[in-house]
Amino acid sequence: MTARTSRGRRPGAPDTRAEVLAAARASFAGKGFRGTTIRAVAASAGVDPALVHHYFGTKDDLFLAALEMPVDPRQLLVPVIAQGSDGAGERLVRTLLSVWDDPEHQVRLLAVARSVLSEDGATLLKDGFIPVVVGPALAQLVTDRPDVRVPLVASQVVGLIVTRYLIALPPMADMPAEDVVGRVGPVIQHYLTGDLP
Amino acid sequence: MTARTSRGRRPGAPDTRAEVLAAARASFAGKGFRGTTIRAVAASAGVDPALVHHYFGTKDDLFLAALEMPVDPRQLLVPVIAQGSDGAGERLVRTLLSVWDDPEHQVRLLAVARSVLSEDGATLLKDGFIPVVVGPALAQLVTDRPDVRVPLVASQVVGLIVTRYLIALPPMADMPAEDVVGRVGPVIQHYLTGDLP
DNA sequence: CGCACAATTCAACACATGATGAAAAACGTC
DNA sequence: GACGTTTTTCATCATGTGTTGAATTGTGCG
Repeated sequence: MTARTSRGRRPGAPDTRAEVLAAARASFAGKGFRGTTIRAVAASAGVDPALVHHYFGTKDDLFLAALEMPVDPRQLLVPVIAQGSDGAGERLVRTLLSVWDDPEHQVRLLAVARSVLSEDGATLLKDGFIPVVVGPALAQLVTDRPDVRVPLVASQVVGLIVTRYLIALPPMADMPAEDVVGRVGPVIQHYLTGDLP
Repeated sequence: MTARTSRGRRPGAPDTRAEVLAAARASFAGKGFRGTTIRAVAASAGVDPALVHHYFGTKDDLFLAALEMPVDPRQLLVPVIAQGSDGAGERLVRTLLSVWDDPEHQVRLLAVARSVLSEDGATLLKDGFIPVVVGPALAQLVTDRPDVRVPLVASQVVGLIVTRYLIALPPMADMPAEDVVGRVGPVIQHYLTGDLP
């Protein structure tokens, strides 16, 4: 939309760097890492591709820069765990939604989610995030058999994220957060503390 | 692995076409559509890239060919529905697993799943598959508010597929099918017929 | 055998992509 | 106002991709 021709520095003090970063976030969130091209990001920011490289070196660097200010999931889980097992399912879903529904976080989380799901970055989730970061925390909420319960929780959480945010399945995507909490929370609670065969 | 040099037709009667197709299936299943290159498929089949095009025209055609012999989900759901709402959750999970655990089906289903999740093919799931194909069928099992219950079922099913097959999360991936049925089935049943706020 | 046909590879094109280095234009400072 | 610095574009390269057409070798049929 921006017709830019002349070479050299632009007049005024436009924060082009921030625009590039925003464009990159949007593209990574929508199309994942492979689906994002430096040229498309540049075009969407109304800028020459070389400028993208000038500000953020390589494409990997740009990806990392787009993910800055991440959420520390362990930090978030602290209050969920502190109140014990009772109602932990609902608290967990509420906490999850509070960060995923925040647009600022959402673009970053979508970017990493897309890339984790599509490419071989699945290892990151499988060998890193779930067992190392989130597993031990959840294990504190669980009565027994954490090795079975934690992945069951993961399956419902992943399904929620995929349907509500990644593919934005209509009734799932625009359901008020508290409705989701009331409907999915009990299932999580069941996986955490209910009877399992 | 196969050192092939000489030009022209190979001696014997090797079914090269089938090998190419198998390589394509594996690659589409593992890396999705974008992540799959004709050259890689050809190399994996020990064959020149041009041969891939010779047998299956364009890359899109190859993708379609790799997906041949699909499962008709409506067909599969018939017996699940016929027996009524009681125990439908477990039957649904069992049916789902029976097709996804079959290696023959799995490569094809993984290919389409990967591509649906990564690229903008999400529309296919969102506007086509879930509301048109699977939604009306499930609606027959549901006591009330199908517009809420069907997507909830979808969220748990998607989560199951992603964790068990796409990222192969260890305890989820190698859990015996009947264990999954016993653990996830009741949750599906709850989404179908249980109390919802 | 001779000959049509199928199977297979080679060489190459056109294009998109990530990346680089040099040049031009505005800014800030003395 | 001169000058170094920052911001921006241009031109270009190397590489990987999908795709095509010609060339080569084996098979099967008369």
